[in-house]
Amino acid sequence: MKRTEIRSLLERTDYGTAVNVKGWVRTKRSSKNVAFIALNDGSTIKNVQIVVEMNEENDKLLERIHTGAALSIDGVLTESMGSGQSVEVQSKSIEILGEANPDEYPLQPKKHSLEFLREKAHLRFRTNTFSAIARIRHAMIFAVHNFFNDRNFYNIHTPIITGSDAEGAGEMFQVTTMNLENLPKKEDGSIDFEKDFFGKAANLTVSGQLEGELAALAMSNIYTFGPTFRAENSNTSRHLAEFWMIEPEMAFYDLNDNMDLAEDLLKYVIQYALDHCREDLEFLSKRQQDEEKTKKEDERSMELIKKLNFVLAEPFVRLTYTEAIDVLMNSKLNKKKKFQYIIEGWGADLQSEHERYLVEKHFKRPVILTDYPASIKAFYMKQNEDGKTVRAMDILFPQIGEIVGGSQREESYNKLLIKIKELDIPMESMWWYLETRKFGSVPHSGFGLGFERLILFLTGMSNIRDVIPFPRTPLNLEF
RNA sequence: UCCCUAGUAGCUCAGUUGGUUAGAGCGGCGGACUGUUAAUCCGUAGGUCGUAGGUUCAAGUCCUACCUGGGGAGCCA
Repeated sequence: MKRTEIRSLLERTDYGTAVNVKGWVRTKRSSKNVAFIALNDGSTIKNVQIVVEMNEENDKLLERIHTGAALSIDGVLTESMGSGQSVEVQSKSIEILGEANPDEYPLQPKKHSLEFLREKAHLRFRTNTFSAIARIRHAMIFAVHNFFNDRNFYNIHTPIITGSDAEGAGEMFQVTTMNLENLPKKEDGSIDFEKDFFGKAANLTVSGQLEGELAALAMSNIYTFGPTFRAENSNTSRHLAEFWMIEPEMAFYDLNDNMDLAEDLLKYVIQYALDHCREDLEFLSKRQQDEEKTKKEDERSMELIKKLNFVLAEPFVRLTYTEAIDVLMNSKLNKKKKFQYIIEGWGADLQSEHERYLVEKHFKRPVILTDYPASIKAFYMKQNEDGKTVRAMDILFPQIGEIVGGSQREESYNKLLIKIKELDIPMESMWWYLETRKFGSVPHSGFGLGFERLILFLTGMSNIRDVIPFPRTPLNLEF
């Protein structure tokens, strides 16, 4: 008999039909006359209830069925007599596809801590929380591609291995085929990268932006959606060594166009989640509320779905760095020296506590900060006429902080060249980037959206290690 | 990398100012009972208290170092 996915099975009403379901046991409750098995196949957060009449044959089978076992069940679709579900399957025959020894299987039909499940990353897909996150993650990948495709953006695959070490976005992982036990050396004792696979030093990409710009300066609107690697020793709930980033790059866009696009994108994918991931979001919402029960009322998060709708309802607040400094300088927290880092004046780099104040306390909405001091931003950002700020924009979200970072790019060959020299960026790795400013240079803009940070926001999870199946962080490469 | 904090049964945790044989709930196992819903009830097994040193008559409890987790900070997405 052909297998029916639980997701579609639960929507059927053709009672009396013979069906086959396959999946993994979540719980088993047995008694003298009847046993109930909650079966899940990952197609939906809901389980299907299998009803097993007790007889000699089934008694023996049920002894071997525990949480985690894989079953194939032939049975009859039935209207449920119980109150927890409308449909169930009356079992006719059970095949045990794979047993799960209860002495060894670590997942129990109870709440496990996220920390514990992180150590069981190979099995955590089998929990409601992690399967819900995986389904939402999928939906968001799909939504991102949809959004750009609808707007005639072309998806570009930028390289994962790069010869450029000047992207400036962070420490890089080195890539080599050389024998690390016996590295080829030059006469002066330095490592001879000419003997390496590419004939030069290679790294994993920290951003596809520079290559994305090349494409945008021919194709107009492009985006990348790929893995990104940062070898920073970051130990926080918001950083990964390997993460996924969406980087659109648009010719003829100024900073305002850029902000409009970023805000549209975020609102589009949030709406998509509300439209397509309702059950998973409702589950995660309940999970979060249970988790925060012990917290004081004013420290609890806004209910998840309410929060998502709230972000959709209003335009993001847009203000310049200079205006933000004013707000912070005039804030009670700054005047009463309640910030750990007191804002002394213009030019200060904003700390997490300041960003959180702006987003969570002052404006109580997502905030887009623009026109930062040039000294605290990357070399490729367009310089303003004032000579001290650049056309940068950061989108700040509650709890998450910076979810998007972007800018209008410097299109002037001379200005860019001067900047590169100032910062001692090696010309031999930047010549191709500079040539785009030499030949048909135009105003253009782009940004990077951290995919996992987006998923954090959407799921209400608090640790980024729980929104990617196999997190890579310092000293963690088990799975 | 820095600051704070935690590590006790398979899981979640309690263990009082250092003082006899280290406890609970859940899970497992055995049984009872019931169209059950993380079922319920009764019984039962299970721990060299993260590791290594040290202080003390006596250490799960105090001290030091290390390992691992968590929270915060920096780097950023």
